[in-house]
Amino acid sequence: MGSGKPTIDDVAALAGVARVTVSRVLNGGPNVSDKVRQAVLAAVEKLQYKVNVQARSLAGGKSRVLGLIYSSDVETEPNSFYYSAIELGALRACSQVGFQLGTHAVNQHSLRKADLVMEIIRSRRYDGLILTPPFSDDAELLENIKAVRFPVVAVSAGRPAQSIVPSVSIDDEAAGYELTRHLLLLGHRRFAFIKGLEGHVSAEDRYLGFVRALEQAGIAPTSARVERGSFTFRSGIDIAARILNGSDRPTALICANDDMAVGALFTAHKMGLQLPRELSVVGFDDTPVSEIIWPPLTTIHQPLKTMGARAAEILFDTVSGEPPQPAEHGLANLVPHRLVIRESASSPSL
Amino acid sequence: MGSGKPTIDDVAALAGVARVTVSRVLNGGPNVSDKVRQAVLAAVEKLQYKVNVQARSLAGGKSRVLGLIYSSDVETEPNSFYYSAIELGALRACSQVGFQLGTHAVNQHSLRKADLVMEIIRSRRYDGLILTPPFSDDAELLENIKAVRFPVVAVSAGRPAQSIVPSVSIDDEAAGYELTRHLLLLGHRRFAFIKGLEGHVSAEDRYLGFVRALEQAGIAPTSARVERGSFTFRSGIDIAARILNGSDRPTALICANDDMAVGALFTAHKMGLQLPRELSVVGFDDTPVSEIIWPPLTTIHQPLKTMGARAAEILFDTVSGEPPQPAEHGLANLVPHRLVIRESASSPSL
DNA sequence: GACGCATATGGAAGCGCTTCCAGAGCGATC
DNA sequence: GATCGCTCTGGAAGCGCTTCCATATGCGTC
Repeated sequence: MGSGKPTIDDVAALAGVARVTVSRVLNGGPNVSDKVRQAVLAAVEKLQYKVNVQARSLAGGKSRVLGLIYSSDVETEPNSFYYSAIELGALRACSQVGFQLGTHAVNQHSLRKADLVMEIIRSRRYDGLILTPPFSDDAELLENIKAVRFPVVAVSAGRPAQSIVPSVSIDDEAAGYELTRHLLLLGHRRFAFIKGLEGHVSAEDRYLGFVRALEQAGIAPTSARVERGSFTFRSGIDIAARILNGSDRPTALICANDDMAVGALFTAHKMGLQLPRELSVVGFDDTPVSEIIWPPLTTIHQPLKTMGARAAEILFDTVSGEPPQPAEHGLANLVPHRLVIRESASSPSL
Repeated sequence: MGSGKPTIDDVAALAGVARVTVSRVLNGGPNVSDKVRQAVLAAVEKLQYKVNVQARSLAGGKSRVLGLIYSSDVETEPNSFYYSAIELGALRACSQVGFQLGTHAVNQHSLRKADLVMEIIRSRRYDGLILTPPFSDDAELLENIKAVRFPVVAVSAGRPAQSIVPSVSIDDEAAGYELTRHLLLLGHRRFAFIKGLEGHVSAEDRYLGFVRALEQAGIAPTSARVERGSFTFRSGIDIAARILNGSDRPTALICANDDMAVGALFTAHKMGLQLPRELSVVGFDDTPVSEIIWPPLTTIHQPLKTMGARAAEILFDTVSGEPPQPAEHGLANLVPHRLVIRESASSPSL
């Protein structure tokens, strides 16, 4: 001692207590008299002591690190805001309680993607894992994780996944319904819908809400042109071109996420359409681009940061041995979404 | 053994060698016969053994974790792509060599921001730190870090910072020159320039390049309207409004980053200007928005991912005790930038 | 006054790995 | 054939912490 970083023993010596006692104070353990606690704290302060996290991890059997799994895909990278926001939220929650966050990009097209995730779990680096789409919708993977009793929470998972592991999401069906309703009230009758990649159940739920709104308004859902994109800006451009060049052009176009909506806007601009008079376009997510674009995008705001934070918090509880969520029910944490009305949707020109 | 995760001792036992030998094989140590190496590897494979990283960290005195410091500022958050890209690059480099990456958002307006960074260093959680602007330009902080001999690399640091610690950046002055040159060749003569926040030296260098190009073309730099923004979309909107509403409107507007350029585009749209005929706007960074926006933005591409990866690699070398960069000189790693010509800049209407 | 039962403190044993140092084997050198 | 120096291998110590268990003290109960 003396030289190098101070250790717990230095603190114990200075405070005149045993090492265990220092440990107890540091970890908020019970049965420590106030006098001793003060002495220890004073010693910690004086020595500028910092626990050695690796030693703590080794001894305690917990790493105090959470992992975030997201899909790495060159294609979707512009879409990265979606993941960044979740990450930022989780990161903040983590640093508040002294946890770290490790992020892992996993290629979703890899045949071994589920194995890769299981390997991350086996590495024992993390106390818990936050899964984002499409991993959060992979029922088989989820079951595997559940089988080894590893703490996990699925973000934006669809209904089926929600019944397997704890999750945090918005009510995508309701959001899709509200968005469509808004368009309906604006006077639209001819719709087109660009879905996202298959397997993203929550995005699919948005379509379900769309269908419900249409039916309720007495419009046959089959009258709407429905295509499937890949969540990317480019796919939005291409599909919008197909849709808008066709006969009987719709007056309103709903996209399963903002990036595709922005792509659609791009195509519309290229075609020289007057926006939003000749075409209303709406998106989903409320990523930063939506208010930057011209015209600013009407969309559904998803509180991604909050969702990331909630996910981390659920994990903290699980890790520290809290009673697992009140069974079946509390398993799915719903956070509120919000319809954000901007200028990309208006009444159709008659 | 038997139950629980296999440890290095289990592997040693199965391979019929000592624990040290296994350690040597795992870490690529010297002096291991081929026969023994094979036996160990086979045992590792059979047992599905994974090293326990916390034990390794504790014993080895190295955490094998790199830290990335970025500025958290509610204002600049839409700008987060800039940081995300650097992070992604660093992350990939890290996972290739079995390192982890921890990210830390530090409020740049906090009075204790330098202290906060020093505290992160003292936590001993990281083997090295990657600093992004504006931290990478904080000479005092850099000197402090250098004084405790902690491995660090500054990303996008300005000239002064580059002489203190290893850094990776593009040649911002040259980039600013090229961009201006492009506009000049297009026929522009009346310019405006929106700078970024003070203290971001590299962004300031872009302006210096602009001045040099103007002088070379025989145009007085003082003839250009110069304002200072804060890198945000909103500041781009506001400042562009001031500039474009003034008399003697410029035909070309150069912005120190893409977000402000996009803001300027937004204002121009609002004013009903024909783009790019009536106004050319160029940005800097080539973030994803620049190709999404209408009209697509002419800008300077910064290889952010590469820069993040390079930064991590420099740290790997430093951490594993490689000879520190060949003195003064190699300290600054320059990576190539690229002028990306899209449609937001054209010849001015005469 | 002996007993029980909380509350407070400490001793010792490890967590799973790496590093330091010692030793064994063996061909080359004089 | 003794000495050197090389390559390969292992024993032991210990990184800095937490956990388990034992012990000491105080106080109410019969």
